[in-house]
Amino acid sequence: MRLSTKGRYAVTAMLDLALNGKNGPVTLVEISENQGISLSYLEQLFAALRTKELVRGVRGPGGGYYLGKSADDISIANIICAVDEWVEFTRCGGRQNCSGGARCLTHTLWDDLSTEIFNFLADISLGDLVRRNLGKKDEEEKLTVVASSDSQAA
Amino acid sequence: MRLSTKGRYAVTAMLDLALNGKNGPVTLVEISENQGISLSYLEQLFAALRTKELVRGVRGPGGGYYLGKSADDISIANIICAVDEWVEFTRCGGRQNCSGGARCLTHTLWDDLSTEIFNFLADISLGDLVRRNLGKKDEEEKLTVVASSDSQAA
DNA sequence: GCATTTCCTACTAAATCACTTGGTAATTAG
DNA sequence: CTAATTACCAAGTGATTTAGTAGGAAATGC
Repeated sequence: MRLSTKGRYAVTAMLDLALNGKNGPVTLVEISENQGISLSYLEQLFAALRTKELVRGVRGPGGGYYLGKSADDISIANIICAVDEWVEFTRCGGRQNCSGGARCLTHTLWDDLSTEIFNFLADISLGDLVRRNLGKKDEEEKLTVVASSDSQAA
Repeated sequence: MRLSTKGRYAVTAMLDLALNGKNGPVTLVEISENQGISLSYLEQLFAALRTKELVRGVRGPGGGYYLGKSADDISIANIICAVDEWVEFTRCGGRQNCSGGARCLTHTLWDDLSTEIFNFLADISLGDLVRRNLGKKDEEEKLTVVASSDSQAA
């Protein structure tokens, strides 16, 4: 599992999309302004997200991006893997007994931990995150309302 | 939270240390050979681990590294943070209401998730990993025996 | 004294990050 | 039809990170 800033940008952008995409597509320009990420970098990220069918693009005026599937069917692991490209760490190629025994033992331990981290992130969906926030809607809600009217005005 | 290959090297090396350091210190040369990591890179990683007191070095012949504290008191998050240096993602500096409202809402969501990932890794200790493996000691155990006698010979 | 080992600094090729530039293709509004 | 808007695509770029080299100095055991 790899969790870099690139993955964070992707998760953040997808969260923005999930939050603001309820009525109509969201443009990358909006996400760019909302999240402070450069437009072209977003394009690169969304190119990767699109090939994994996590988002769906609509061209032309009034276009933008939709989520490719339900927010409940998109896990954090899905997003990170889409942009960050899973790298195999253990050089022995998984389960084979490589050079020394201790090496492979450590690798097995790491591999187990790595799987656990992945499963943890695979278990959290975009929908979970959004709902988790809606649960504690107090001062946060006001921000959302201000934000949507604000972004329309700008 | 940041989980790069650098952090993986560190965790792997610390695992090696926990596994092989039960009787006497382990040299970086041994870890280097076991895990296929360059000696100087290990030195850099262990310099960071040492300042966080996760390892303790002993110079001279017969020297090497001990764990800085009990394997149960060293979490995976400890190790990763030591070498990878926690980077704050949200530019708004945490909880302030930055430029737009939607931005900070997304940031809050990400921040919560990030904390959750951290807690997950903070909850797994080196000792846990080692014991977890000792539980299923079948063909793995044979490898350990071969390895320790092997590394002594080399 | 000598070999071993940690400890320390500086340097480097390669990769990655985040972004810029400069487009093309599809779609809508007028 | 034209112009504006938006996704889509490719090449390049400075800054940073990665993983490693090189060349030591300081401590310690034999």
